[in-house]
Formats: sequence, structure tokens, C-alpha cells
Amino acid sequence: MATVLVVEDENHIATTIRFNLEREGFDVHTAGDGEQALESARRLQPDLIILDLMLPLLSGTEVLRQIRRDSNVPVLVLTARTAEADRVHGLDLGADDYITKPFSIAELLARVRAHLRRRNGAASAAPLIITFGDFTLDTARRELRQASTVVPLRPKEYDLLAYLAQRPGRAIDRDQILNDVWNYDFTGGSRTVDVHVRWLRRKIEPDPATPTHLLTVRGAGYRFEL
Amino acid sequence: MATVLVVEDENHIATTIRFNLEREGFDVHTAGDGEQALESARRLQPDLIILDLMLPLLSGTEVLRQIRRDSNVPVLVLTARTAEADRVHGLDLGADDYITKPFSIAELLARVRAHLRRRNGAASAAPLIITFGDFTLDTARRELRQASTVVPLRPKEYDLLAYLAQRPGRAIDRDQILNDVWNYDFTGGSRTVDVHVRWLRRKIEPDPATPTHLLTVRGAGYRFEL
DNA sequence: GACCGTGATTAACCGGGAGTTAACCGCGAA
DNA sequence: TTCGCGGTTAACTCCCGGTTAATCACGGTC
Repeated sequence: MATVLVVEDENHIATTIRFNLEREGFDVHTAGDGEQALESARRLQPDLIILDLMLPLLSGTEVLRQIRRDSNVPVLVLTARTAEADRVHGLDLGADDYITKPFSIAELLARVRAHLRRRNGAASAAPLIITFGDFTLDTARRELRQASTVVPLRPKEYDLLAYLAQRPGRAIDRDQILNDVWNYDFTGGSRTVDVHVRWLRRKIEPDPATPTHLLTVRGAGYRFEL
Repeated sequence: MATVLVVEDENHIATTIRFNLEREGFDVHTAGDGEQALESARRLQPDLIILDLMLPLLSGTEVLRQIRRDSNVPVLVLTARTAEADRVHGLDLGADDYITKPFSIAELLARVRAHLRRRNGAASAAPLIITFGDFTLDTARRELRQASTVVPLRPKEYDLLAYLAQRPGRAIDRDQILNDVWNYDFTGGSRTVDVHVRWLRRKIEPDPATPTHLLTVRGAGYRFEL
């Protein structure tokens, strides 16, 4: 599988990213400052680099510049929530993509996969359309239809449904869901998931009291069935 | 897919172009000076060349002249914002097209596609005319008509509308829109997009308060529907 | 089967944030 | 200089989503 180098000084973010990438089967290495980053990049020749711009010893922008001197490895920049200025700035420097903190793990993984896929020339993207019951989830439009009428979904509702619908038949616990769908720095209680599940059920279950798609697995979270 | 050679010494511009072309599926190679450019052009036999006129070692015009000695590959010239003189000059030399900096990515991509399409003789052009509701967007004339009367659009309004109308049914976020429609060196806030959307709505929506074509996708940008 | 603890559902509340809107203003062209 | 374009700002609105608490359902124990 592909090798990914994560350059991030904030330890909890680094481990969160590492954990999730490894769960996806990537070979993950980390560096905590700019010097290490350059050394690791040279030694490992990773297939993709995730780079925080805010770094000790050597700034992220400087690291990026030096990497770009002799490699065109895809670099995905993490930048603190900020003025739009940085947006262009990141790409200007030679980054291939950027994500502003705080981000959701789901989005980070999607982008990592997208870049590696592009690299391999492989075409198979995530499925654009998922159907279940008489519903159709259109990820391009970002909308849910029921027999050609649109079911209005709030942003979080859509995110949650898309996440679960892409993992049908698997029981996923609340912490996992929070970890993947919510921003990485979300520190709320897991009851939040319950509430969103309820809201979704009101919209996609004929009888929300006896769900057929969004099932609760007692003691283990929720499971989506097509 | 087609192979494109980008000859550009300013690194951030080169990577921006590369990033966007690769996102479209092109096989992109870059050269940073005139010598490299000639070498790469000879070796790669690209299907199209994007050539900055301002180059170290060997001027762009000289590169172009030498390329033209034994190839009629389409060459798209990038030239700094300047007087008309250079334009004619560029075309005289055998360039097939030119774009003045700063340019928008959307325009660059459109021109690249146009040249490659012409080359292939393939018919699958981007549709010249897009109709929605009782509107007609004529991309050749660069004008919008409503039942045979012309709707006056400001330049940016047209650019934005054309961009969205060519991607109907897809939710596109503000950053993406800024990246594609605005000039590559634009560093403003994304509220700018909102304002232009509003201006467009006043012109193409019967009731701007309840849009039917230019829909907002909360948390994810905007979406155009035919 | 009654009891109790834990986990899940449900409804209501409320603060913050995203989008809309109008007005302002600098810049470049006519 | 005037005018139009387009980017900025700020006020306002309303939706969103996280929280809380009460209620309900399930499962184990006696």
C-alpha cells in the first residue's frame, strides 16, 4: 500500500490522522518539525505528504519549497482556519491541495484517496449515486430524492447519511462516527449522534419507531441497511 | 489522455496550472527554462504546449521559433499583462493562442480543451449554447438571451454563470469557484462569490428570493440547475 | 414476574454561524 | 471627470446543530 508522511507538531492531531490512515491500510510515518520533515521526505520517498504549515524549527512553507526543489510528490497542506489569503497562497507554493482546520477525517481521507488515485491513473471514484428503498442519494448534487421528489436535508444530516450509506451493513459505534463525520476537534458528547440519527429517521423511515434503514445496534452504535 | 507541456519559470504559477490540468485528467510535464523546454518538447512530443514568453536561458519567442521549425503542435502563449504589440507578435511567431496574465484557470482550461478538440477533429465540444428555463446562454457570442431579448451581463457575471451552467447539478463550494473563475492571483474573501450570485439571481430568477436555477447548498456552496 | 441500571429516544431550547442584502468605495476606462 | 465594474463591509435573518432533560426500552438479577 501507499506510504504517507504526516508532518504535524500538535501531537493529538498527528495521532488522530495516523490512526485513521492506518485503519485505511496506509503505511504512515510522522514528523514533528520542519527538519525531521525534510529528512523523512528524503529518506522515505512517500507517495503523499500531509503538511501542517505551522511548524517549529522550519516553517511549513519553507519545507514545501525545499521538497518541491526535487520532487513533485502530492502535498496536502493543513492550514489553520484563516483568511482566504492562505488559500491561494498554499497552492501558489506548490501544494496540490489544502484543508483548513478544523477538518473532518472523512474529508481528509477522501482527498488523500483522490490524490493517490489520480496518481495511479485509476479512474474508480467513490460511487456518485447510492439507492436504498425508494430513495436515491446523489453525492454530486448533495441531495436525497424519494421517487423524484427532493427530501430536504441539513448539512450535517447529509454528511451523516452519506457516511453511513457508504458503509452499509456495518455496525459503527458513536465514537467512530463522531471521529469520522464531525470535525477532529469536536469535544461534545456522543448523544449528539443520536439526535442526528433521529432527525434522519424522521425523513427516511416510513415509521421512525421501527426503522428499516437506520438501525440501532444496542451497545454498539448504528448500522445502515440498503 | 492528452499530454501537455507547461513551460513556466515562476514556480507557483507552474504548479497551479499543473494542479488544475491534472485534475482534468491531463498528463502534465513542466519545464522551467528555455533549454529544458526544447529538450522536453522534443522528447515528449506533447499534444499541446503552454509557453510563458518570459523565460531564463532562452526567451519564449526563441523557443517558439525553434519548436515551429519541426512541429505544428498547438502552442498557447502566456504573456504578462501588456500592450497589444506583444499579442500580434506572439501570433506572428506561430503561437496558436495567447492569454495575458493574470488569467483565470477556467479560461485557461477552456482554451486548452478547445485546441485539443480542434486537433482531434472530435465533435464532442463543450456545448456552445446552453438553455435553461426560457434563457439561452450563447458562449460564442458571450451573451445571455431571454426569449430573443438580450440580458445585459457584466463580465464577471457572465464568467460565473457560464462556469456554473457548464456544470449543472453539481454542488460546488466557494473556494472551488474562486479558484476556477477568478484570476489565479486573487486573494479576496469568498463573500465575493455570494455577491455575484446575488447579482446573477436578480437577472435570471423570476423571484430572486426563491431561486430555481442558482440554488444555494448550505454548507457546500452553490448549485446550478437547468 | 418485579425491580433496577444502563442505553436509546424524543422534544424543546438557544447560541452561533452561514447566507442574504444593501450600501460604500477604489479603480480603470471612456 | 464620469461611469460602470467588482470587491469589501456590516447589519440582519434564520437555519443549524449541540445541549439538556425527561421518558422509554432493553437486559440482567433476584
